[in-house]
Amino acid sequence: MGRAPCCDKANVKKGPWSPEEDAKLKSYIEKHGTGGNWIALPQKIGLRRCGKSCRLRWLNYLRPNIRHGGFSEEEDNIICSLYISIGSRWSIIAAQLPGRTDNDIKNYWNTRLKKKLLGKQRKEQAARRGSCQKREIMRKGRENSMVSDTNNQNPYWPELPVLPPIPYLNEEPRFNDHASIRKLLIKLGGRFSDEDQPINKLQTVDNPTNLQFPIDISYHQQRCENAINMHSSAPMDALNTTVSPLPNNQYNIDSAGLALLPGESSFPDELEGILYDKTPRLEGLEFLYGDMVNLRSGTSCGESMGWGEISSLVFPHVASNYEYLQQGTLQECAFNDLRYRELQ
DNA sequence: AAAAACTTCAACCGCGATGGT
DNA sequence: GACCATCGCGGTTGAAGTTTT
Repeated sequence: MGRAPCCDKANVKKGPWSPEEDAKLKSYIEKHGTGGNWIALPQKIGLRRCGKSCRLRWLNYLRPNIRHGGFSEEEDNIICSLYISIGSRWSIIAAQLPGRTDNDIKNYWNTRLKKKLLGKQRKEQAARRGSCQKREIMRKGRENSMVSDTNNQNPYWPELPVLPPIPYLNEEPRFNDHASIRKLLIKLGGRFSDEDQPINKLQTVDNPTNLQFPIDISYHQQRCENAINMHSSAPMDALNTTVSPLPNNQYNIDSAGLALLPGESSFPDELEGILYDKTPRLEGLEFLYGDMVNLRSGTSCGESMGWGEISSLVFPHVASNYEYLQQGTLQECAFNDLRYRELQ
């Protein structure tokens, strides 16, 4: 048996909103507020709409100070940096961009930002191919002129190590490939403006909140590391071993004082497979996991990077601006802190 | 000029979380 | 603790608009 519908589907109008409906909804909410009950609201106004639809319409279009389109380079950078660290949690990302809605950002990401990034990726690939071809020509030239001395490497054109092929590189770019996007984003250090200027601090007329970005995640890093260090019987080093030292191959809720859920991720499966290796995560600190993969997953040193390395790569210009993180996430952190103290 | 292909984005859907009883 | 109603979120859809062939 399925879930009960939130409204009478047969008596509810769907599709685009008319100006009259907009006006009704807007004037009512401006006068009376939502009344804390979206489901009952359309009946009060006399709208043949689902409450959820009213809520969406208000939040995304009718409420004051909403901006549509015209995303700035700074906003692009913020979206990308946050996507790196927290994935597709659009509501949190939207909370960092005054006047933007999660739906708008989601659409913008899916339709433009991804393509913009992949356009850049294509450029880089082309450049790389170009330089490889150049190197190959030089190498052949050297071989012809240096046949007698095979051990003597040309100091000016050292042989580069052969890197394992990245699957998607040899194919037509896959525009829905979250993993490749994320890799590219990380490589770009969380910014991808055409000018490639480093972003230290965003202070614009249009940005009254004086956003600093990228966000400082060192605080969360320390918190998380402390939590694991202090509560787990396994030392940090052990967490980096290939075979998990933890019972049942999971972190234990009670031992860590942190709620841990196996197999969950804010990233899609394909991405999760790469980043998380299907290992559990700390609930409430999910935003760390994109970059904390190696803190706990068993990867070889060749594959893994420490927190500092990753955070410095992704967030090269750390700004202390913890308060801009979503309130809910902070509350979760605070709650976890509290639980930890209680357990001591 | 017309059809096909592609892009955009508003709106919908279903699920998990939350709060009240 | 179970149940129910509602909220809020992220993924998806499809109509409308735009570009390409």
